[in-house]
Amino acid sequence: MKIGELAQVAQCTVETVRYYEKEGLLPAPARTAANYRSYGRAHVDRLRFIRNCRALDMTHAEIRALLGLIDQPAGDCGAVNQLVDEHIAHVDVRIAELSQLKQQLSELRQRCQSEQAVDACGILQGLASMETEPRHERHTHLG
Amino acid sequence: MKIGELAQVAQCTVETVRYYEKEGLLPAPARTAANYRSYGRAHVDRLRFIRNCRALDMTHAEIRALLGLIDQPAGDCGAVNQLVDEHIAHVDVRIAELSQLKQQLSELRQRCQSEQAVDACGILQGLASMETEPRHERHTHLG
DNA sequence: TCACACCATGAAGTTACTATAGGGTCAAGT
DNA sequence: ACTTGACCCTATAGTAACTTCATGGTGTGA
Repeated sequence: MKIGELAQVAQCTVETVRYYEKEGLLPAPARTAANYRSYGRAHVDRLRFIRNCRALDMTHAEIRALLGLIDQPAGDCGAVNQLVDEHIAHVDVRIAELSQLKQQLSELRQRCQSEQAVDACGILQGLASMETEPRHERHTHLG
Repeated sequence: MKIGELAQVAQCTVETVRYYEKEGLLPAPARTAANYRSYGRAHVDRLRFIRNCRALDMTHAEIRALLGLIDQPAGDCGAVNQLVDEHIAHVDVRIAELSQLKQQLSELRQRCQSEQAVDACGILQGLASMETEPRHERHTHLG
C-alpha cells in the first residue's frame, strides 16, 4: 500500500503521514525499488489510532504516551484511564473559559446597539476601560 | 516610562511589548540616550486596549482591524459591531465542538472502569476501532 | 568598584501541520 | 517512442502568538 492509499483510509493527507513518520508517531515503512513508502496492515491500524486521538484533540505527547502503553501489552491500563481523565478535565476547563469569554463579549456587545460615531462607541470604550487582567497560564492545550 | 513599567501596568511581559512593536500593533516609542524605549500615556492606553482584546481571545488581525477603526474617529462603528458579533460566533462554534468532544471522551472513558491488562482495555480498543472522521476545517481560530 | 536589576538585539523554539519548490516514477493513450 | 497526468520523493519555509536563549550594554545602591 502506497502513501496516498494509506492517507485515504485514515482520512488525512500524505503530508500528514510523512510528518507523523518524521515525528516518530508512525514507524518508517519499507521502501519499494522506486523509493516509495510501502505500508501494511499494522501501519493502517496505528495511523487510524493516531487520527482518532487527534479527532479527540489529544496532543502528540498524549498520543505518544498511549502508543507507548500499547507497545507494552503486559502492563495495566491505569495510566490510560488517568490520561483520558486528565484530557477530559482539559476540555472541561476550556469550555468553562470560553463560556466566561462569551459572557464578557455579550456584555460588551450590549454597549453599542446602533451604528454611531466611533468616538462614542460603547464597545470601543469598554475595550479601552476594561480592567486588564494578568494573562492566565494555560491549564489546557486546547485553544 | 521604561518598558518594564509599561509591561507591568499592562499585565504582560517586556518580550510581548517588543513583539507587538515588531508586529506593528504598538507604535515604536522614542528612545532615551541609552537607547531605552520611552513610553507615554498613549502607549499605555493602546497596549491595555490590545491586552484586553487578547484577554477576549481576539486575533492580532481582529485587533488590528479595531485599532484601524479607532484611528479614524470620524467613521461609524458598524464594523466594530460586526467584528464583535463574528467573534462571538467563533466562541459559540468552539463551545459546541468541545461539548461534543467531551461527550465522545466520556463515552470512551466508560469503556474501562478497572485497571486491567492493556490488551483488554476498552478505551484503547475504542480508540482503535472508532470510525475515523475526515478532519473538519476550522470555522474558528479558537483552538 | 562591584553586584545586580534592568535594558538591548537577533535567532531559534513552540504545535501540528500546510504549502511550496524542484524533482523522480509509472501506467495509459497516441 | 513519446507524452500526459497522477502519483511519489526530499527539503525548506510558513502559520499564530508568543517564549526562550545567547550575548552584551546601562544604571544604581553598597
